[in-house]
Amino acid sequence: MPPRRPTAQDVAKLAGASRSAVSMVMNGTADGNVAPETQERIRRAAAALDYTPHPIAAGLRRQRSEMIGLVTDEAASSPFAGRMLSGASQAASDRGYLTVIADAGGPGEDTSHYIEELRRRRVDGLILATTSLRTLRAPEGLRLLPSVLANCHDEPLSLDAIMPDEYRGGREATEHLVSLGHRRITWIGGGDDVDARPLRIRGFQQALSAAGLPPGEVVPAGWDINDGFTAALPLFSAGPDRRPDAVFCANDRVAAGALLAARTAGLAVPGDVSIMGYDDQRHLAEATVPGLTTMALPHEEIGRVAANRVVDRIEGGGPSVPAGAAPQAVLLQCRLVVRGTTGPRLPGA
Amino acid sequence: MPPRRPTAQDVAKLAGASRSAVSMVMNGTADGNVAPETQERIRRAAAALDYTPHPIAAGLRRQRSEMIGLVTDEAASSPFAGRMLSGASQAASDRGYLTVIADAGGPGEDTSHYIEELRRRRVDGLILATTSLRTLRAPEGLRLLPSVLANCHDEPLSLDAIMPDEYRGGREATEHLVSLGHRRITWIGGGDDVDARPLRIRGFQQALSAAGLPPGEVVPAGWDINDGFTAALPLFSAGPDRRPDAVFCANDRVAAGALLAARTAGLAVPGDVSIMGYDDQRHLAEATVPGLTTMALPHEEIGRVAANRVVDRIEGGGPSVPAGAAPQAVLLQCRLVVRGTTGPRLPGA
DNA sequence: TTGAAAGCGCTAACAT
DNA sequence: ATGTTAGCGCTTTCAA
Repeated sequence: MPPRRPTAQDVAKLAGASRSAVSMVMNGTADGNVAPETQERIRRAAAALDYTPHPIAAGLRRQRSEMIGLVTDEAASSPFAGRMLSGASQAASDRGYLTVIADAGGPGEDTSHYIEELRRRRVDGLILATTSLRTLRAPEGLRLLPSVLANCHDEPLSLDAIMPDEYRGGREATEHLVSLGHRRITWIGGGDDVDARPLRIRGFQQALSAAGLPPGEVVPAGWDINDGFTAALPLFSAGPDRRPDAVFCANDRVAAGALLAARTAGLAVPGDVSIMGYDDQRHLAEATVPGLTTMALPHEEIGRVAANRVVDRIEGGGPSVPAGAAPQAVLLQCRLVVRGTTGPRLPGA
Repeated sequence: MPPRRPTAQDVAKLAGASRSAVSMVMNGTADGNVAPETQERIRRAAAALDYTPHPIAAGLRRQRSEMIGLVTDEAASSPFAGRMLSGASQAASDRGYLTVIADAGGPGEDTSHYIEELRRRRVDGLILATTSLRTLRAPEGLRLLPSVLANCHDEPLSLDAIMPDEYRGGREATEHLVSLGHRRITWIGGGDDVDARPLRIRGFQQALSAAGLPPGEVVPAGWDINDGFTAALPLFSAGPDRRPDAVFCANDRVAAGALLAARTAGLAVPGDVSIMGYDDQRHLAEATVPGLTTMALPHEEIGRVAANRVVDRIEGGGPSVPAGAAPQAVLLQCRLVVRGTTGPRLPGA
C-alpha cells in the first residue's frame, strides 16, 4: 500500500512557515514574497520529508492537467510509431508534461472517439499522429484545444502539421546517386495509396533534370520485398548497356527485394548497380548484406517538434491556431544514411 | 480557448436535484439512493449540457488518478514496442484507465528516474516493459505501488512478470518442422546476449528428442540478416546428403539471411530446405519471397495481460503482490504462423 | 513580508 | 429517499 505522502501542510509545519509560502517556494514564485531564510527552511523541510507537490491537486486548482494526448492510428503495426512516441514523450517530459496515449488500432479507424476520451480526461493539448504520411479530415474535437497533426495534414490546412520533407528527400537521395556518377537511374515501387510516393518521385525527377539528365523511368510495384524483387529482376537481367546504373526504391523493403534480385541476376552491389532505399526501417536497412543506403524519415524529430509545438500553444494560451495566424505546415528534413548499397560503378562493369 | 465546461452543480440546478445525486447517477451508485425519476431528469440534464464529470477533481477526492504508467527501455528502436503499447493502452482504456508513457531511450538506460517521475504524478500502477526479453533488478519504486513486469522478470521473482513462453515456442516450431518430415534440423544464430535464445534452443532439442531424433546441431551467429546469410551459406553449400533438411533460425532477420543464402546456393525453399524464423517481425516476415514461416511473439497480448493485471491489483487495493501470495510469472503462448518457407521436402531433391 | 481564506469540482459520510 | 457538509491538496488573492 502506498505510504501516505506528506502534504504542503506537513512541510509548512516542519519549517514553521505557512502553506502558501511552501507553495510559492515549490513553484519558484517565492522571491520577493518569502524571506530567503524561510525559503531555505522550507526547502530543507521538503527534502527531509521527501515532499513533492500533488500534481492532481495543483491541476484542479490551475485548471490544467499538464498532460498531452497522443492519438495514433495504428501504433501496433508500424515499425516507425515507436520513434514518434518516444520523441514526443521525451520532449513533453522535458517541458513538464506527461504523455498519454490512445491507439485506434488500425489505419482506417476513426480516431475521434479517442480524441473525445482524452478531452474528457482534460488533457491540455493533443497530437494526432499517423503511421504513414496521409491527408485526412481533422476531427472536430481537435479544434477545441491546442493540437497539431504529426505525419499527416488536412486539406485545406486548418491545423499545424509536422511532416517529413519527402520532396526534398527524394531530391537529395537522387543527388547522392548522381554525385556517384550514375546517369541511368530507375525508380522502383510504391502504389498510389501513399501520399509520400508522388513527392519522392517529384524530387527524383527534379534532381535528374537539375543535373541535365532526361527524366528517369518509373516502374510501379507494391511496397514489399517481393514487389521489389519482382520489379527489379527483369531490369537487372537486361544487358549491361540497357540496365540501370542505379535504382531508387520506394522504400527499404522494396530495396531489400531489389538487392535480392541483383544477387539473383549475378550483379554486384554496388559494383554493377547501386541501390537506394527510403525510410531507414530499423532492423531491416542496417541488417541486409550489404547495409542499405537510405533516406531516414525523421520520425523521432516529428514527435519532438509536435510535442514542443503543442506545449507552446498551451502555454501561449490560445486554441490550436492563434486567431489571425495561419496554420503552418512544418517540413522536417530526411537524413541520408550511406551504407553499402551505393557507390561508384566499377570501371570493369 | 476551451469553452467553460458545465459542472455537476450546473446539472443539479437544471435537473432540480442535488449535487450529490448527480454524482451518484454519474457513478452508477444511485440505485436505492435516488428516486428513479430524479435519476432520469439528471441524466437528461447531463446530456443536454454535454456534461462529463471532471476526472481530475474526482481523482483528487478519491485519491486515484485512474492512470497507469508504462515505462519502456527503448520504444524508439524496436519494431515490437508498438504492439505492447497498443495492447496495454487498449486494455487499460477498456477498464477506464489512461496510459501514460515514459521511454528511457535505450536498452541499458536506467528506468528508475522515469518510475519516480510517474509516481510523482500519482499514477495508480506501473508496467515496466522491455523490448527484448531480459532479467533485471526491479527498481525499488515499483514495489511502492501495484506493478508488473512485461517481457522481463527479476531474479528471484519479486514481482509479477508477463513473458512469452519461449521454451514452448521453440518446441512447437520444431514440432512443425518434424511433422513435415524433416529429420536433420540445424539451429542458426543468436548470441548469448539475449535471454530468449537458450530457452528456444532447449525447446528445439526437447522436441527433437521427443521425436526420437538425435540432438540438433547449433550454429552460433548474430541476430541480423547478414549473420544468417554468413552462417547458412556453408551449410547449404554442402552436398545433398550432408546438408540440413531444415534450419530453425534464432529470429526472422537471421531467417531472411538464410533465405538469401539458400537462393545463392541454388537451393529451392522449401523444396530443398525449409526455413523457420522467430518473432513475426512486421514488415519483414510477411515481406520476404516467399513469406517466412515463424513463431509470433505475443507482444500485444503481453501488453494486454500486463495492463489487466495491474488494474486488478489496483482495484484489489493491495501492493504489487498481495501479502502472502507469491509473485507469479505468466508465460503466454507464441503462435505458429505458417507462410511459405516451410514445407515437405520434395522427392526429387 | 507573511498568513488566512476562498475556492478548483468532486465524492462520501452524515443529517434530515 | 434526499439534501447538506466536509474535505481531497493545492494556488492565489487579499488582509494584516
